[in-house]
Amino acid sequence: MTQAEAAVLLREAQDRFIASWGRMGSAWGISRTMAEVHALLYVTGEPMNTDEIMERLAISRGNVSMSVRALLDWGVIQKTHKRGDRKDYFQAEQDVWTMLRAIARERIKREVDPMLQSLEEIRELTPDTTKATPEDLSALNTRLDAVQECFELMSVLSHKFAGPTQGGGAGLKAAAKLLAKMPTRGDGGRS
Amino acid sequence: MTQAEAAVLLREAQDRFIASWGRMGSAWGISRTMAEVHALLYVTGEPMNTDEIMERLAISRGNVSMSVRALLDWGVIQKTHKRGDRKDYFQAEQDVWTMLRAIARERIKREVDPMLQSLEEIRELTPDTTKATPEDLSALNTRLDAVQECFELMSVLSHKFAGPTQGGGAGLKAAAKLLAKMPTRGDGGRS
DNA sequence: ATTTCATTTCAATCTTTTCTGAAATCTGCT
DNA sequence: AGCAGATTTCAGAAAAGATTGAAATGAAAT
Repeated sequence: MTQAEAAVLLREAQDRFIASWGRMGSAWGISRTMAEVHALLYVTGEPMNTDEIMERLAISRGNVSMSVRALLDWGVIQKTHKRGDRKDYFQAEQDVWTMLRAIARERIKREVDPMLQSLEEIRELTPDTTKATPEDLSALNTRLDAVQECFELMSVLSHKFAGPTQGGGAGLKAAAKLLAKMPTRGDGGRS
Repeated sequence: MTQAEAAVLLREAQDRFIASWGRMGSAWGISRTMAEVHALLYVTGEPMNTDEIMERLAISRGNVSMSVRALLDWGVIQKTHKRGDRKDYFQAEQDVWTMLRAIARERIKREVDPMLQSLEEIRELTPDTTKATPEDLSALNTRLDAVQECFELMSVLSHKFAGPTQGGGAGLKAAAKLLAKMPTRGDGGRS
């Protein structure tokens, strides 16, 4: 395989990965472009500057600026610099599990926690302390409680396994592998 | 508390829950309306027909039809009937964990599995069997492998804990609770 | 077979989200 | 301070996605 052939293949493979990652991102409520920028930085592994990203993904300067800002907020890329170059360079976190932890942490913070807060506010509307609570209201509370319990569990899990501290941080991968081996009623442990 | 007061409260609490659920759904790439229909059916617990849903959420007949169809596909609501009534009625799964399992299963099937397939196709593009593989290509393969390993683990977990069979089905809640109690390096088990 | 009511489909429309590009702002250098 | 990039911002444009409503299809009753 010549150098030139390898370069074409590399580019093709990267582009496909970027496209897949972008598609997946948009299915999960992340803008396609933001996911593509992330994929590009992850898959090349190299620090890249704004102009390089613009050119490679054929998007505008403003779009790169906003996407990169969001990725920094999510904590999945870092800003770096090169000697004698005034441009900012961006580099993706290279460990997949660290990356997933960051994503899980952010999503819980932005979506589960606000939902929990709403649930609490709703519960305040419909006190079940009074014995006289009508049937429908208490049935509502039962359902709300079930949802709340479940979301609280998620929030606890995310803090435990995806917390920003290095302490329990490594746990996500370990926990996943543990679960994969955990016996279930269905297969009697033969997985 | 009078009947009338209770009815107002009930309605208010339901509306708030519906709004929250809708907001959360749209953050996760599900249409807001579809999530609201689901929330309505869950929170009331009652089977409802198309006209009732239309009226309560102030949406069109066509929209209800499409949302309900999607929810049936996801497996989070069921179609039922009432004697002497030609209309279809819809009822939400009432167990939160069963509901979550259905959602997890569907999302893995629709988003993780296709990603895995893409990854395999990309790997076929860039064989690393030849010793002569240039540096960049083998670095790419290392990254692709890491992502693939991670997504495969997710897929396995989803089949194990969210599978459609009743066998291991109950496992999701149990697994989550187990994890919540699992000691981590961070807290030495004091959670 | 026909009528009646219910459901589905889909082109047109409306809404929301995303993207662009140029002006404004910032940053480090001389 | 003044200059030369580099970055951010944001109003308007474009694209994507959701919704409607009415016609087509389906399904039970007569």
